[in-house]
Amino acid sequence: MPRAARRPTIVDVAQKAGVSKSTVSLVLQQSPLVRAETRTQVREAMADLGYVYNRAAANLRSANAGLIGLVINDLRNPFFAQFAISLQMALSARGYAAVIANTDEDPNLQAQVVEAMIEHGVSAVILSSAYGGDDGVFEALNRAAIPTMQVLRKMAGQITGFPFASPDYREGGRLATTHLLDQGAKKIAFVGGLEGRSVTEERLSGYLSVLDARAMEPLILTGRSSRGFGREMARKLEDDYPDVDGVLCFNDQVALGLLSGCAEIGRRVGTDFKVVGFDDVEEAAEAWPALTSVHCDIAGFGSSTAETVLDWLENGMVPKTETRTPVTLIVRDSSAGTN
Amino acid sequence: MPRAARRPTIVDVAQKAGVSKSTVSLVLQQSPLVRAETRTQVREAMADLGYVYNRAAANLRSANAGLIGLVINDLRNPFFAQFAISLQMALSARGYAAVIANTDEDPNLQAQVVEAMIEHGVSAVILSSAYGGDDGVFEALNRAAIPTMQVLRKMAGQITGFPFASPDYREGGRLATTHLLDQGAKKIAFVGGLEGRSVTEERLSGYLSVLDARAMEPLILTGRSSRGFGREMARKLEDDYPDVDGVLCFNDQVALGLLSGCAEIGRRVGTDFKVVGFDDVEEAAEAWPALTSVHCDIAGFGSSTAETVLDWLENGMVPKTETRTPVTLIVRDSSAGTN
DNA sequence: AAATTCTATTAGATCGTTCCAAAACGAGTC
DNA sequence: GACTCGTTTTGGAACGATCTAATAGAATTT
Repeated sequence: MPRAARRPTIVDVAQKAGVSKSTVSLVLQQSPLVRAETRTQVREAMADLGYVYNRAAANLRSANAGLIGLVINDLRNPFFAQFAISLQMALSARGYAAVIANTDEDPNLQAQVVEAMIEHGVSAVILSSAYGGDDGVFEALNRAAIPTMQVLRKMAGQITGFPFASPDYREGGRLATTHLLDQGAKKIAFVGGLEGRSVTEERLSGYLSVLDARAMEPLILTGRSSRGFGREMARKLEDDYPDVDGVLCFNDQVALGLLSGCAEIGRRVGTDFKVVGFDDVEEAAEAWPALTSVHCDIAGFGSSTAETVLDWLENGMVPKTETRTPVTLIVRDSSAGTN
Repeated sequence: MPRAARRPTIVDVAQKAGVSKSTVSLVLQQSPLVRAETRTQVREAMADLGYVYNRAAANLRSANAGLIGLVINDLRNPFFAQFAISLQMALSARGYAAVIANTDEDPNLQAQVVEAMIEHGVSAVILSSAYGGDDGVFEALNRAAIPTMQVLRKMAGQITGFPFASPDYREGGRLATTHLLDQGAKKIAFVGGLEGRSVTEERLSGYLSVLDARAMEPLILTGRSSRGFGREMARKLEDDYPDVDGVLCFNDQVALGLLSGCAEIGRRVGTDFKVVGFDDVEEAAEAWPALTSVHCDIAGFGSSTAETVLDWLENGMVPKTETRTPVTLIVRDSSAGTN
């Protein structure tokens, strides 16, 4: 009986093309050493046999597995999802595959998936870390000598000097607050976000710096960063803080929740009560009223992160310790409604 | 000078534990052949040396790489994203890692990423295919003898008999339409979705079967499946089809767009004009008014898909040719507003 | 005491690549 | 004809695990 057809190997290709396996290997690596004529012969043999490269074997001998690990604290959040997707696609375009894992903000799960990635021989890891937990993950990555890039969130205990990159949240907070003032807001609140986390603190610090400069009193209503929280705050603001006429939300989830909360209680947004979000998720433009938001170009950030990491791997270009990418404010009806 | 510390291998572990490398290998594979005492010795040696398993090496010899490929046509869509995430986490829980790729509905990109996954030696592929393109992807997977599961979307030209699974869209269409009738709707429209695609056709067919049974005239307004399309349709329905008092939307994106469109033109939703969505994305519950939607339990579907595939791999349990998982209707204010 | 069974361990081949050092080749130079 | 030289090509040793068949030792049966 016919045994299952074995996958062809470079030896089979070599035989068919009438060269040695070493030559085939050189062709695979696009080495300039091979004569053009030989190269095409080998390529034809590959096509004829339906040869597929076996990366596991290659990886055993050489370092580069062509696999990049991507660890994200909350992939359900469209902001992170968008980042992950554009990063993955950029990697793909340069011939790398991405192992992606969601940690759901759980440091133990994070330790586990990073361990798995190291086992799989990823060439680099891009990490938007869960808060909490020890530095075990960083130590493991360090021990395995795996280039690691921290993104979006800066960890407090970060002992190892892994490079970090994120959009310039602080500047975003400044832009948004300044805009609200320019639109005539007299009392501006900051709503949402979990206290003590780098992202919240940075956005908040931009907000505070602007108010400080004008000697205005801040109003900080941190808590969660969900749509539901935003919705709750709509009522709370109307009831407890009627003088607030401008709101900078921690992110678009909160802002969108706030918008629907306002719709619910019949409060008009855009003129007497202005709302600005953060992240500019796709939905912001389509909300009603359309949401003004700090655009972080997270898709661009994702692909540039991919480039940075691959340049590190392939060309030894070590990234800067800290990179902040520029943000812009997209003004829409929620803060500049037609009067 | 001290050369970079080489990663310890099973040989190092064996030496330290005073056994042969074969024994260490058996321990790694949790073989019951090893004496308990020996096992703990080996485990200790591993811990001492900081040994990490090298899957590339293992994969070279044995088949199972512990890697599963996940190919999704549109990861930006929260429905698919949710699916991918829960699938990945279920895989993770069973010790597998996921290589995830977004194809952006591009058949060529899809062919490319599947090729890359085969190179990486994935043990199985889960595919929500892009429409269009030839069957090359299926042929490649077939040739490489990689167990492949099609999900969520059924391809027309599917030559190879790969198993398929999705929520029971047709039943969902029936449930939603019946509910609208029960709520007193007299004229029900189906809005959104791209014609000719399996998902649209199935949802539509559930809708049509219910109307047919009562000899009612359908009104089908297919087009796109975006929020923007839903918003456009709010105006169109009011202007051109004023008698329509119930709408079944292709998905929640369309429904949510329709809701904001209605908010914009000041049309009340929930009593005289009832709207039902499809997919029950997280946001549906938090929209205003809260959106009635067909709940597909996509998270549950993701993890059960993971289980199915791993049972196939590990225990040889070949999945059924076609599986449809049950759906339920979640009734909220958009179709049952308090009068 | 020899033969049999069972348990626990092991040596050595093997997987499909890459890498190194060496070799083959042709062309030009002495 | 022997030599250097640059360009191509090649054999064979890695890489780090798994797998098969063999083996040593203890327990049981004959």
